[in-house]
Amino acid sequence: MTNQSESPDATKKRLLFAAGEEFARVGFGAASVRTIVDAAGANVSAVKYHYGSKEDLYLAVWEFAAKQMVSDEPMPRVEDFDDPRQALRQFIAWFMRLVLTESEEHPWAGQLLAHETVAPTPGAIDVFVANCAGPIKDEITRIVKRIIVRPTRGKTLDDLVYAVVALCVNPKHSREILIKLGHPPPTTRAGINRMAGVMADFAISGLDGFVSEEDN
Amino acid sequence: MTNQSESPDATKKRLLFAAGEEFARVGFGAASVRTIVDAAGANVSAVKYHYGSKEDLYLAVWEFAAKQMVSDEPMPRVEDFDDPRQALRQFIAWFMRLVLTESEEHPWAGQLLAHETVAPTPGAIDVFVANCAGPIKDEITRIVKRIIVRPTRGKTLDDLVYAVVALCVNPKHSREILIKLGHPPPTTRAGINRMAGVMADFAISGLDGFVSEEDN
DNA sequence: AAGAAAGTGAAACGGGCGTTTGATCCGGGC
DNA sequence: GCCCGGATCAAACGCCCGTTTCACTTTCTT
Repeated sequence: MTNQSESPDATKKRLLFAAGEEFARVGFGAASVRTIVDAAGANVSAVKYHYGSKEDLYLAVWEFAAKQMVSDEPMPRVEDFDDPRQALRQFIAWFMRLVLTESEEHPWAGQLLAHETVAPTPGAIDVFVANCAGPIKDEITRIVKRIIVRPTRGKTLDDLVYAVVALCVNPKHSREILIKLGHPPPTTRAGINRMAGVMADFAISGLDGFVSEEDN
Repeated sequence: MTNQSESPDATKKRLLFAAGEEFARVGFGAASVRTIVDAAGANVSAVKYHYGSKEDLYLAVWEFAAKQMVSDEPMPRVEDFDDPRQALRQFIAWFMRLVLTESEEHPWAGQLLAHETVAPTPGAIDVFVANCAGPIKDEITRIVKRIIVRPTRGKTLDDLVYAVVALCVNPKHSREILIKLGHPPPTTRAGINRMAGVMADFAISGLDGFVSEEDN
């Protein structure tokens, strides 16, 4: 099963990581199987042998990235906080670290996400929504509900939830443009936490405007 | 100059519009010249003849879209309002209409923008930043400065500006995911204006939290 | 009427793509 | 010693890509 002094499935793992890097860099459609296998030091046929096809390899990368995203650092839960505003603060910091951090632990998750958001791949978007986007949206909804207390109409509530999401993910999605505008998004943990603090202040003040008024 | 009972440059225009549709749908890299010329009822060689290359055609589409974006409806200026909060409200509504509206007037500008944001094309991003992103950022900066009055440190000010931008553009960038989550972004003028109202309330309250405190 | 110019069209170019094939290498079980 | 099966490899397959060529038609000029 093993081969020439390497651990079992070594090629398979190298393929997965090289694929993650390339898919994150240019997206599924523009990524080339040959570029990936070259980076992995493998042969083109290794993709078929270990994963079946380019698309199956992409799904494997997504599965791996999604698993890392949730296991790396647990998602803050509103139940663990006395103050829902503090919960939101912690959640935003967690979310922005998740999206922006470019570490060895999850180097491509955020960028994969950005590509999939704008140009979804039929198979992968469902995996992503079920494992990442859905749970995150649900938790933010719970937090926002506790902050604004008064029940608002469904549309407005959803708008506010997605407003919070927008604050967290846009620095990643708009990365190249922010760089061109001279304001590159942070990538270090300290920088991300600083920006997350500003976003949390902004979001908390923003939601406070909805506390005791208009159910419209 | 004209050809077989058609107005001059008819093929050139049909090419431009078909290209705009296709580039907006799948992005520059994934778009196919043959798909475009088929939709335009033209020959592959027409791209070279009228525009030079696929990339030049893309730039022509961008130039056209950018021109439409600014000429279609003038950008609200903070100088035209007594209350900077009212200026922000109008600006957000204008910006979200610009990004989200799918009309005959500017059918692809928003989607082109989304693709270029996540996966920039070397030539086009500079055109876009100079003609669209830059002016919009500058105007929002002016408005935000008037609202928060007290001078904040540069980083925080930029963060707040981009927070406002995030609220406006994220519904477009995350469109497919929002649909999967059961909250498709609005496309009609009325729906956009409603959502823009919520975002404006959120942003104004959010910025008000920065009015009389922390220059940090 | 003749010719230049503008525009169109079919076909092919070279190249990269994802995928497939069939041969080869190698460790472990009989 | 032999062979089986996991793993790897070079080579080629058919396809689509953006681009190019060149013959052709149409229109305007003189």
